[in-house]
Amino acid sequence: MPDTAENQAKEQPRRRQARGERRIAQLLEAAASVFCTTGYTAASTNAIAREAGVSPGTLYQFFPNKEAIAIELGDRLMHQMRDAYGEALAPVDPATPLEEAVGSAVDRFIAFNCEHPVFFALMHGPDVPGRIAEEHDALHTTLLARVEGLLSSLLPDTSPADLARTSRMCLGLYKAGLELTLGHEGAEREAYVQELKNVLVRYLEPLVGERPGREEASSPRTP
Amino acid sequence: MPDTAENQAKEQPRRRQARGERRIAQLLEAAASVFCTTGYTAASTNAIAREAGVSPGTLYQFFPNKEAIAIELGDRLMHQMRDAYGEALAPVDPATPLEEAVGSAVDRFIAFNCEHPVFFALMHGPDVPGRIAEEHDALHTTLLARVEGLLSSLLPDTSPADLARTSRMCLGLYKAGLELTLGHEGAEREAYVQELKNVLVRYLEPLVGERPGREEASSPRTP
Amino acid sequence: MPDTAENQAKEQPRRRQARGERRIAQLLEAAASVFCTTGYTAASTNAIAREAGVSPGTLYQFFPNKEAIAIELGDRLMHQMRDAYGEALAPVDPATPLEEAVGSAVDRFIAFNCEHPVFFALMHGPDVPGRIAEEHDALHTTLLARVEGLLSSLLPDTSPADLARTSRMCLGLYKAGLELTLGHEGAEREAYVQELKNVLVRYLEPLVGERPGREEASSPRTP
Amino acid sequence: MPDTAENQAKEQPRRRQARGERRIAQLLEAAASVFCTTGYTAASTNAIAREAGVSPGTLYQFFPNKEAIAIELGDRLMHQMRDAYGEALAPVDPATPLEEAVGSAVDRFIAFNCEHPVFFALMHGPDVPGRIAEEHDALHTTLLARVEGLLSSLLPDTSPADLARTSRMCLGLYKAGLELTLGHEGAEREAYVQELKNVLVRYLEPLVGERPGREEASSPRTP
DNA sequence: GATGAATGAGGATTCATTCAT
DNA sequence: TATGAATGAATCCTCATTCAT
Repeated sequence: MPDTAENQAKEQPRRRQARGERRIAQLLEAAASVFCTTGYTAASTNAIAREAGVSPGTLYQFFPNKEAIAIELGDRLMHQMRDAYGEALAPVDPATPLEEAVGSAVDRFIAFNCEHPVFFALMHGPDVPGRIAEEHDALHTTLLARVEGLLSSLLPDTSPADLARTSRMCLGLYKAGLELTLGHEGAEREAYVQELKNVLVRYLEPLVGERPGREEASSPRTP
Repeated sequence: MPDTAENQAKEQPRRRQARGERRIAQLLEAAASVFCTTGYTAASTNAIAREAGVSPGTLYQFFPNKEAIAIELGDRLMHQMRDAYGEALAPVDPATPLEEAVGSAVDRFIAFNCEHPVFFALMHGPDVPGRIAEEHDALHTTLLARVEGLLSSLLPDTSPADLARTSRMCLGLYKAGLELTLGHEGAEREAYVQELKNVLVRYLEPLVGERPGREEASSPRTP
Repeated sequence: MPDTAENQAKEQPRRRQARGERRIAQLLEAAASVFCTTGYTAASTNAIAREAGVSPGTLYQFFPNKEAIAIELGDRLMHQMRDAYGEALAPVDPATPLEEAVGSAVDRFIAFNCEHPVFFALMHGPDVPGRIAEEHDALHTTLLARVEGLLSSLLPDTSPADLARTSRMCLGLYKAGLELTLGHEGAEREAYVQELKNVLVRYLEPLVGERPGREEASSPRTP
Repeated sequence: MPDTAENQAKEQPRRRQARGERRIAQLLEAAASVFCTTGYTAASTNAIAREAGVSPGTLYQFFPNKEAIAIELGDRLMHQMRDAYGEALAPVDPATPLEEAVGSAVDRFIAFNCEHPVFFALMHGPDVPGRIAEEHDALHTTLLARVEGLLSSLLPDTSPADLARTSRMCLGLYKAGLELTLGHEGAEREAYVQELKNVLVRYLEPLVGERPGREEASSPRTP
């Protein structure tokens, strides 16, 4: 059967990588753990390797440097987010009530972050706070793009400049709310989630144009 | 002559304190500069000493460690803020329109941060993001108390728990807006300031109880 | 059929050797390239393997260590030199005019080095400069032997000790001139070649005994 | 007495440096030793610190990196050379017989190198052999300038380009001879020194124009 | 007080080499 | 054979902190 041969031929190059892939997963897991406990800046590659149970050299066989680990981790998290939560932060039917759209997005986003606390650690990134380095921060860029996509479906009449600004603002609010949420547990955590929703809904409400069944949003905003 | 002795005894420490105060101011200024450029974690005490034009040993004669520098810097900034802006974040006459109260607080807060960019660097602090270490972060605690004071004057009917939560949320929103504001310049910066005000006003509006000339805030909030 | 068995037995190793030879050539070529760019000490076996397009493990299947690569490379270069330039540094008819002998040897030697820049890199070798490790440096030893051979044909009356010394000296002068030559281009390079010839001829001239048809040092040279 | 006060005032800043100066000397000595045994490239800063009996951090308090150590060492050696041997490689009275000028320069140069074997190690420098990096190699540059100065006094009629080329060539020959000399001892070493002189004298002899009281190349030399 | 030398563990990263597949 | 993963000591260099002067 040619199947066998082909499979072997196909799997051969991957079998080698199988160990490698496992190691990469291991290393990323370890990195996630270390980033969470010490933060990105203070995390050391040696600590990550130790946590993964491998030698420092092994780490560098798969990642050229610390930043690359963070980037790869961010990438995987974005993909996992898409895989697991599908439409979180995805554009929605413009007719969706704002509360619903925001509530759903926040819930999914929060849920994901609770499962993957690194996400939050990574969002603060390797950069000097205050000098926002969006260019180098793929995670931030991707998130921002998603938020823009979502908002552009909700606020179709907004100018690109305003949309960009509003998106950044929403992402910032998201992060702020997330930080508070992660800092609490149980009922209090739930309460913060609700507050975050309130913040976003109330912020965006006046921006959604006149839509059928809507008569708020009467205040003309001049930024 | 007891006078001489007393005077010496009194003046010596004063002179020393005077010199010491100058040194401390020098060091804190240098620290502010270094924190701004490299961030707290990456800032090195040696760099601070160098920037201050003194030896590392001298630095440690006034501060027991790096964290103490940040703490003292934060303290002084809080005092400067009070001195310079007086009522920023101070309680207001409950009759003040919300837009005015928020607008004024935000403007002052932003202005202060633009003049003292360290403030922002310190707010991110030495701590692991995500694990909010409020106890160790005097700056955060103080700010929070101020915000609570301000909000309690605006929302007199709110329960302490809700007040605390809302305050934290507002402070978080503040920080998020500040980060965006500092990240832009000119007209765009102004636009972000306005957005931040919008966010806060719209968030708080429904929370201010029925006040003369106000009939929003009818939605009963149950967090 | 014994034929088959024998053929297999014979051909297998041949095929393997053939493949092996190709690999070795590949690796040596890569090593030459890396040695030239980074020097021997700084060259890494991993870099050589990468340059050769093979894995590090493969490299170590053919060479026990880094030094062995350099040695083999040196050997091959010596053979190539012999193959390509035949009589460069080979003994000559004692009646050959000194200028001719030296000029020819230098020209060939320089030409070879320009075509094979590794040669020069290898001549500096893995050893600490100043502590000449002739034993370990096959290249040096071989070159020296050749030079001695050439000189012994030119200076037949010289004692072995003097011959050895003069040979080493000539080889040293060769290397020094080569370094300068390789460090320049075009007309300047040519000028250095001429200078090197001058140096050697003038150095050796008084050593060649009175020979028929020679009335030495009469030719005025203008470098 | 103001003397005392002044002296104190003057010595105070130096007293601090006294330890430092001692350390620097210690470190340079250690570096010299390590460079000699392992060569510049293979020498490690940790090894130098260990040899000096201090911690790696101490080394970096005085030198920013390995290259700086080599540079400072080279500088000091040049100065020591000038101090100790005064006119070695210094311009001479044009009437000086060539043999004398060259002989003296070589003798002093060799003597200095025997006392300071690092000198030789440094002359090979941090660079890839074959790509002569004269710019970064202060030692080489300085030496070259000296040789040019000496030669310009001996060959006053030579064009600058020729002078530069001849100087480089002489320096190269020097180095080559030095390597051989250092590689031998006793009588053999002396023999190499003589050979080096022969090389240089014979190379330069035809270049010195007709000078009063000279009927060149008539002296039979026996190496 | 002030200085600057001293520390030494720890940072990221590399590399010759070995080993399992 | 060939691969690429694995190693771990070694590389240069930094830093918070202490100590002798």
